[in-house]
Amino acid sequence: MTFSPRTPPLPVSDVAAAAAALRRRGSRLSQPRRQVLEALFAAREPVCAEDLAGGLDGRTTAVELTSVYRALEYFEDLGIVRHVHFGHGPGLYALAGVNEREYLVCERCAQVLAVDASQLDPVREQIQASFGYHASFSHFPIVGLCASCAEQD
Amino acid sequence: MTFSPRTPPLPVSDVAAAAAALRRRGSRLSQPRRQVLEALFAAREPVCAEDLAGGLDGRTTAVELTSVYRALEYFEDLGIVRHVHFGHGPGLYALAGVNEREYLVCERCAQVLAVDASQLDPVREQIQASFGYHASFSHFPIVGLCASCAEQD
DNA sequence: ATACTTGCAAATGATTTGCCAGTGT
DNA sequence: ACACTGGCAAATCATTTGCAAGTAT
Repeated sequence: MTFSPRTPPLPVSDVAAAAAALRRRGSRLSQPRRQVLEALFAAREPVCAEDLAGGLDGRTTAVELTSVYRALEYFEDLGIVRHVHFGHGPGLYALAGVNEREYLVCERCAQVLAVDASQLDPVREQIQASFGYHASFSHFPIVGLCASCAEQD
Repeated sequence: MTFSPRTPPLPVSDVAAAAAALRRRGSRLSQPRRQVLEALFAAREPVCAEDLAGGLDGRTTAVELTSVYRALEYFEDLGIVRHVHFGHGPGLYALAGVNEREYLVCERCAQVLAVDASQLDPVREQIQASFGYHASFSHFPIVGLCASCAEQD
């Protein structure tokens, strides 16, 4: 109940590939879904549902918030989208990449460091060895103090 | 904005010690605050505000939810309480311990493994070395698959 | 006495749901 | 045509806020 059973990633390279994935499932690429996908492809970092509804670029609330949430939920089911929580506040959505990103956020300055998942493999191994857990930092980031905030302890 | 500037821990051993900490700050140990503290001392794991309002043991909604939240916020400011998020759903509160606990939760079976912070020091060192971050897993846990869930990959 | 606190109601923010009308294929 | 979707309003869940009344010290 705490987490949705995380679907294996199904990375898509563009809207067309996403459309194909939908059709394989017997779904349709509606206008709202297309706009959400386009906004996600345009985003260079995780974005919240509201921003996706706003079109990312302007005040054109092109799509109903509800539809954005429904689209995102469906995309997460498919495995083409993931969401993270950088702190309190809305969830942030991003395409599931071939090389998935994982995050470290500073609890003082809120700076976010996005790294390729592979860069955290040593950390994962350490955790695996100690606790038998296979850790992922794509839903909840690693929280702490960044180097410069730590300096000012 | 994502996090409240985390106050240094101020562990208290019992309600009396907490009361003293409050008075030092010019505050009062009111009935609601006392009940929240007692519930926290009685809890053996992090609990949500609603459970604290319910008295943990019964249906006696002894304290208003609002007051519970206000008490918790104040206690977190003092440093005698912390809260964690094990997933979606309400935040879970616990006393700040001398030996603080940090958490690993399985995204499949939702099992929570609580460990002494020191047990995660090797992991912290790894992160420190790679990214210069001083990580803490007391606000967001380490999420992943526990050993038995990982077996059934 | 006088701040500090609570209670209760209402507001907020994020997300979900119901239901009927709209639309891809 | 027909099942899959969207729009809109209302519901829900967690948490916060306003303000008048209550109470520790």
